[in-house]
Amino acid sequence: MALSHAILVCLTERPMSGYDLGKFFDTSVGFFWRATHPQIYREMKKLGEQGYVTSAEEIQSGKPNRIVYSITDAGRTALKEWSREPVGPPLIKDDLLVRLQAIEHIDRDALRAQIAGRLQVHRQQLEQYFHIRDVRFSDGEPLPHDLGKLMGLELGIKYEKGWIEWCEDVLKRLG
Amino acid sequence: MALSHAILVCLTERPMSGYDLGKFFDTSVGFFWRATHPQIYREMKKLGEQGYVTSAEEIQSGKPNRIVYSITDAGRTALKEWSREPVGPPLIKDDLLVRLQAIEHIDRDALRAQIAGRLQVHRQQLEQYFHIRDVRFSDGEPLPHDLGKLMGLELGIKYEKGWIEWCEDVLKRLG
DNA sequence: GATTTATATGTGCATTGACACATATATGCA
DNA sequence: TGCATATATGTGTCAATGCACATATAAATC
Repeated sequence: MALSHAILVCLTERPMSGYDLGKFFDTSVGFFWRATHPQIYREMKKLGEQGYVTSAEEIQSGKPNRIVYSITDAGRTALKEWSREPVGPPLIKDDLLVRLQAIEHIDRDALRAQIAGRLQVHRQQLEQYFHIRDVRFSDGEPLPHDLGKLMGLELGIKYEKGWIEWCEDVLKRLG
Repeated sequence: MALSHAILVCLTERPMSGYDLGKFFDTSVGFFWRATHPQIYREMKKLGEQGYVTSAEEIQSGKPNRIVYSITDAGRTALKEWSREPVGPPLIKDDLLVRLQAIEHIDRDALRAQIAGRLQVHRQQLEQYFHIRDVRFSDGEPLPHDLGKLMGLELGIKYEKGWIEWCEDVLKRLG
């Protein structure tokens, strides 16, 4: 029941089609909740049936018509109710750290390469966060409705920096 | 296909029953890969069928018999092969950060309470990491087969510290 | 004496998620 | 000319996951 809420969260920003949402996810809530496009389309259909979103078809020529979804008052109410429910601990799944636990039984060269790859991923992610911060939050105090996004961004930056430090350190130690 | 590997990783440490594994998970790979006990029992059965583990029943009186699983050579080979496959990016799922993106549409008091709760969780987790570090790695250089565990632990400590700082800062800003 | 916690293994079912496949067209690139 | 990429929405299917339930007993706590 949490993907539906992540979608509602996105729709508080502006009305979006499934395609829009798929891309929007990758630059916002997607950092904290992943979803593939079939999942998104199916979920939006359900949200429509529940009355949490309304849909409007935009006629296009050539391309398939866009179906643009907007959050309803019922959707906003559902969001607020959800926000009062207790949150779970953050769920992490990471192959690399699992492999590290059996370091004597795995391929050492492959591990080094994987950590180096991961280092790149985190550097790129940090770049992206910096970019978002510069475009959206460079001018003084953030607007109230952007405060949460800024705080999430700050956590993301902290997280990526931690990873980068760790990868660099570990690569040195693995020789 | 990754839970099976996480289990094999645990079994490189020592032979374990499903029950043991469930608890062992909570203090090792479980930080990076969660599993419930029905999941573990089912997966171990599969691993047995694939020949990656062997099982031996320990007769007990009163309690149900323990079925202790040991990794086989085929299992160790499978682990090594898996370790050469590319790793995915770490997968994170976190309600709290999703909610934060729609800060103007959620219950502010509930959010504060949730962040305060999260702060406690991370403080406890950090305590637990410190405890493990003290018991397992206090005496000088770690053994080669423990190096990976130590490095994982260091990342965990960095991660928890980051969260704690962030929660404290955010709570101040939310008033 | 009653309840909770720990030990120990599972089944059954519903939800979630991942991935391949399916369709249709415009644009840019080699 | 052909191929990849972007736009745009879906279906079909299987694997993974989570949660409730089921069983059985001993030890510790109230």
